[in-house]
Amino acid sequence: MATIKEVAQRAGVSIRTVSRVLNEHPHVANETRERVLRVIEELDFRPNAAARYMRTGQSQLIGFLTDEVAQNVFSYDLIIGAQQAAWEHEKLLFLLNTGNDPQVEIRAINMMRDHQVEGMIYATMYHREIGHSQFPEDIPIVLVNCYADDRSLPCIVPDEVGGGRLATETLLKKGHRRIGFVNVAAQEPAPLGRLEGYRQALAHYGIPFDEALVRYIEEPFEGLATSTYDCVLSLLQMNDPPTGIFCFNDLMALGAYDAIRKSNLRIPEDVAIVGFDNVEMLAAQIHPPLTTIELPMFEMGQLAVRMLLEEGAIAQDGQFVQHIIECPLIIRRSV
Amino acid sequence: MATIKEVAQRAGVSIRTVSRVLNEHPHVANETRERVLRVIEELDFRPNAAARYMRTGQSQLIGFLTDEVAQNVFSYDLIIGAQQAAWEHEKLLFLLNTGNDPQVEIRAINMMRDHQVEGMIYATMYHREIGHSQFPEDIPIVLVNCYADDRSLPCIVPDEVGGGRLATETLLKKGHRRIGFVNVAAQEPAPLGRLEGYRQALAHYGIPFDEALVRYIEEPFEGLATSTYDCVLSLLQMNDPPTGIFCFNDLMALGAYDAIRKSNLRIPEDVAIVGFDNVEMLAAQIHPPLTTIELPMFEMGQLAVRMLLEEGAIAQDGQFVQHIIECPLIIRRSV
DNA sequence: GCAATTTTTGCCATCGTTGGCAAGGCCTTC
DNA sequence: GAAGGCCTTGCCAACGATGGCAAAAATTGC
Repeated sequence: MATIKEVAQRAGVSIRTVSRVLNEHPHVANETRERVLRVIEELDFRPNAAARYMRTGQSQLIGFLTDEVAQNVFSYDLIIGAQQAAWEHEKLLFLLNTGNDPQVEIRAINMMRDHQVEGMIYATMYHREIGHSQFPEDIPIVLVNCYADDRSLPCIVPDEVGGGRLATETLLKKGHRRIGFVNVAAQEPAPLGRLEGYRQALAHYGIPFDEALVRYIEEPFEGLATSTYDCVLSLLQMNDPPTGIFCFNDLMALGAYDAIRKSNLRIPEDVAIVGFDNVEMLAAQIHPPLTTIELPMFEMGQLAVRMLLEEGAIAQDGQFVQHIIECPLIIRRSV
Repeated sequence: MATIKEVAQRAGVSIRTVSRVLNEHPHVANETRERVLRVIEELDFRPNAAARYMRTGQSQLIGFLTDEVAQNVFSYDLIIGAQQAAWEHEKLLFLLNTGNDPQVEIRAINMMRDHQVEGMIYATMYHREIGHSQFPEDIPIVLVNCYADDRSLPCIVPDEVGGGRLATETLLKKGHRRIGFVNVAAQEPAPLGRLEGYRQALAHYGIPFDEALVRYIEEPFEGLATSTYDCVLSLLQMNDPPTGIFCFNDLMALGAYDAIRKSNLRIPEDVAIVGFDNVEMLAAQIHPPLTTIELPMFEMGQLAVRMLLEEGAIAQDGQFVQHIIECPLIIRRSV
């Protein structure tokens, strides 16, 4: 590829002048500028980003680390959201999946440092706590879907409690008073928070919390829909069965659908269902389409990059920012 | 961050010696090497990749362009496959989604050129033909899931015909003789190829091709499952209805499931179903789990990077390589 | 017409690294 | 003890761009 030197020679000016044209400095004669621009076009010249970085110290690069792939559909939205925001800032995004291997993670972070990224985003597939010590101190970091054990890093997490509350309220507003919650058993922010939201919504409507209506699916998550199927079946066989069920996620709602159909009940006439995640491929396609709470991954990805580049990831008072993102209700036809 | 100069000063040697240690040159006294390594550790020094590129011309960077996000689950596997292969070669991957906008595409390619990528991968979400002129000639390119209109670029595409044949054979082997095919209407490699595979399999078993058993869903794909639902319902209401149905993709198989259940038939006892894509979230979770043909996106992503870096993307005889990837059968319980 | 000012341009150092070349030191070997 | 060889090390020039500074050219004011 052509270099600035070749452009200068061909245009009959000095390298410095070409540089001035490139960077839109004032004090370049119109005629000269046009000649240089013509040569740039002719040679299809593009300034070398690495060389430019050498002088300016700006790499225009951002690193995006994810912990694991899993079967996670919304993770893709997260990445694309970040990528799009990076694009808007004319930055390029490195993608690196560590597979949750600490060794890989260390090397990955080092590689990003080698390439002088201006900031890094570390995203986990599930909302969880992580160690903070693994990150270099000289590079801005934003965590997504996770938070540092000592809260020393800025982060973006979904509002699990609000989402759980919204899901439950959606059922309550439709008149349901016996509401089941099929949760997962892990002691983590998502199941814990959504349960808390479920309780808050019930309390707000003056309905006593009934242990028997809350069920926990054990990991591993293989056959998650099937486990939920069994679970919902037993829920429907209670003396006083629920008429509305809040499922921890959309995949589990799929299992609930099967159980309800098996019981010869209709959705939403006999039993209403609310899911969580808004995995379009699932929620919008099953019959009837699933009303669910959206995990706004695209927006979280966008916000992560914007925090890095615009806000500097640090709040005014020196405190690290914790963005808690609202999870909106997506109304379809299962309620 | 520390530079090689600071390391040299602190270790009391010249920069050149530190460089030799970094690059594992011979002819460095053990004692010196150890002293240098100690200082490198102390200062947490890492060589600057941009500066290194300046001398060596090796950027260790690969660009990955995708055309659109869509609701495409397997696209993620493609990206992660490429990322993993890049990692194995100690390269970093730029991810850029163009949203199928030609203007964005041009700028994206330029940005990658600016950053001196050693090669680029261009992946489309659907198997299709693309123009070749948009790509720079001085950078190796590998196409994934698409091919250049003049076949001038190396590419990796799934074996649609083989997949269609395998799907149909799977039903034939189970004794089914009336086999429906719910296809999509587009004139593109995937529907065309899979139909060809369907015909080949029937022909191989000496079964005449029956127009009436092949249906076409029109785009747009919104409510794809629902359209398929109607379509399968009409298929089952024929005088001589099919006992096995091959669906163009897993999402459509979901609609087929609903139609079959609605008709009070059982899967697979009354009607067997084969899908395509192997979207785990769907295929493994619905009831009964779906037998399907896998689109091996992860492998295709890996292969793309390997072609770029290992094979140089050009075949021995100067012809460009076209890798046609076999799509394996994933046996579950719907057949 | 000349000084003062402004515009336009070019020279050179620099960013952090690697590679060519050469020099100095030490060890063989006869 | 001298010559030749290898081991070890350092100096300097590059890579492609930008920025400071100053020189050259053009413009202005009186």
